[in-house]
Amino acid sequence: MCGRYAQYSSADAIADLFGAAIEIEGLGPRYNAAPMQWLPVIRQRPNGERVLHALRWGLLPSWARDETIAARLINARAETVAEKPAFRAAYRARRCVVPADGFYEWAKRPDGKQPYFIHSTDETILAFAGLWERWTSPADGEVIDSFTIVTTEANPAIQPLHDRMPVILAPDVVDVWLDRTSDPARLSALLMPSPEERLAMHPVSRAVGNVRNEGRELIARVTDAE
DNA sequence: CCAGACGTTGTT
DNA sequence: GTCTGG
DNA sequence: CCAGACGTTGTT
DNA sequence: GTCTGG
Repeated sequence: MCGRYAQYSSADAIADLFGAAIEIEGLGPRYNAAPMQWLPVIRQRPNGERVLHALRWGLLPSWARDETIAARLINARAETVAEKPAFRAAYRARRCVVPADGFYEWAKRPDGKQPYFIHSTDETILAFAGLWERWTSPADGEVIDSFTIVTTEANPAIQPLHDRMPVILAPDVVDVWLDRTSDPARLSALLMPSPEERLAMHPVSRAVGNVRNEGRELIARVTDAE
């Protein structure tokens, strides 16, 4: 699954890679990006223009009565995303890319949970497959754009840690994912586990468990169970 | 017809 | 919003 | 994902 | 144990 990630590449680097205009302010490096936070996402307008915006992690379906459901919709299963009421509309028309430099998974140990940082072997920015939605509060009219990260089964390298992982789009399929006219059959073919050779992992400090902690030291290798 | 759900994870 | 259950 | 809260009353 | 907040 994907419940915590890092995003420390600059807005310029992300914009260059995805051909997006920057419409986000105060974007700093994040080593502990958590649900319910405002994080950078790439969306594509119908005219093909791409924009880097801040959206809140945790999908709020348009019909939600209040915001409490968002914390539970931080991931969408690739196997069912086309059918589930909470996700299907966004899957059809509001796909997005979540730029990331890596993500965390927690391995269960007798003495607690050991977090691992999983990142690309070639230091390139990862493109998580995302969905976004616009919600208007029935109570006060507040408008919130939010997103969720699509997950698939873990590849063999990650399987020992966890049986799910985020869908990581290969650079050459980002166009298909962001094009809202793409054929459904073509889309579902993209929702596959990332090749093992694209990712590497190492154990990191348990400090990443607390969302209040932030900083480069959170992705540093530690000896296991440190 | 209206009422109520709509999701993921992991664990048992 | 849209589907399922009653 | 993990961390932290989890309740009511009345009174100040 | 289960839900909410980040």
